[in-house]
Amino acid sequence: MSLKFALLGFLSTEAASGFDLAREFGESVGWFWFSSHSQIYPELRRLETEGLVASTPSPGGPGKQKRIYRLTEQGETELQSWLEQPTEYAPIRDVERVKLVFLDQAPVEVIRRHLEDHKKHYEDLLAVYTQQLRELHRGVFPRLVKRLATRPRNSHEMITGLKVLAMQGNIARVRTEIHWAEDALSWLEGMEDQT
Amino acid sequence: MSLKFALLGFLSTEAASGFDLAREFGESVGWFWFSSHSQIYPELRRLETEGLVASTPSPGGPGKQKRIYRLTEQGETELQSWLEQPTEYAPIRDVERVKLVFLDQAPVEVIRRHLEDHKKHYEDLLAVYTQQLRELHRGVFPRLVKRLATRPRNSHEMITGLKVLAMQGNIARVRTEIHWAEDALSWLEGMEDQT
DNA sequence: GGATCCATGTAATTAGTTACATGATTTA
DNA sequence: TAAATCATGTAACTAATTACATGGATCC
Repeated sequence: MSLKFALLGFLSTEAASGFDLAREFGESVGWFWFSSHSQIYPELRRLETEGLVASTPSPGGPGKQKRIYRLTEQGETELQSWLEQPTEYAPIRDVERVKLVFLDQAPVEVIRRHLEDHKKHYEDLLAVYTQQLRELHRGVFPRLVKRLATRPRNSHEMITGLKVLAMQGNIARVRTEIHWAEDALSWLEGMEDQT
Repeated sequence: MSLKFALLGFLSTEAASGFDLAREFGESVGWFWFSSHSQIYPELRRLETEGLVASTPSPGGPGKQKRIYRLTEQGETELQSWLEQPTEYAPIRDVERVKLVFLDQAPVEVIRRHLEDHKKHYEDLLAVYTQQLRELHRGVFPRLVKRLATRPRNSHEMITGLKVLAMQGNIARVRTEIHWAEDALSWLEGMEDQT
């Protein structure tokens, strides 16, 4: 259900092709919703039949069969009404935690490797998020720039502020994971010494 | 794929019925994997045909058609080999963040309500996790007690330690969310004053 | 005897993954 | 001209949700 609104949200900043969306929803680590092109293309067509988006063939001439999707007024309305509704929190499905609590019969090195992977994973994310926050503050973050360009000046501070908040939240999260993994690793060292 | 191993993991502590599992995977907030009974019952039968679990009708006599599933040796082996493999991190799908970054055209009260809901949500979780951590430390957490009872004494510290770690991690996470929401709310207050 | 909980199931649908497939355009 | 990138699609499958359905046991 949320892919729909993630797409509408993205298109509320600027029109884009399925390929653009698939790139942003797929490769880019700094984005908040992952999806693959095989899900995005059919969904866009579905949204078009619903009247929430409209598409035009790319102005690149023939040969290029690229389609550009833009939000319709109806899509804008539907997006706004979804945004206002309270969020339903996704049920917890945490593979790492499941592994951790049942790893108690495994060799200590295995546990350590898991914790080190955990730390590494979030350190990599931290680097990405930190870079993006820097770009937001400098006003060179591409999607921020585009959104500011299409919105009234008196909403610019809010637009920037919310994106900064979101990114700060991500940074706080990954820092928490890194610190936790470090604490866990030093606890584990103590466990080994006992053997 | 992970439901399979969440079930095997759970059954590695003690045999249980589909109903027990559905209760633990459904209602209980403190658990790491959510699933509904309509997914669990068929999955258990599938695992039985795979030979990873075995079931016996409950010893409650006839009338009660309750089936108790226990892990087989093959299931134990498969679980351990899964536990050792590096975790593949789930792709990010974060509805709250998607909402937040597109809420910039909505009234400030709407944004505030979202942030307050966020804070409330994680405060409720914090209460649950804190209580569970207390029970772990006191040695009265039911699933810890059961697991300790079936494992050699020299692994007791590891069993307890890992569960404590997992719970501390959850607590750290929710605290991060609460602090973030508080910071966001006070930033938002400043925004309102400007109007 | 009615409500609540225990206990297990199926059917229909939506969401998401993985793999296969095709062809145009750009770059080296 | 070969490789990489742009661009869009389908098919098969697995995972998860939602709703419907049934009946026994226990409690009041």
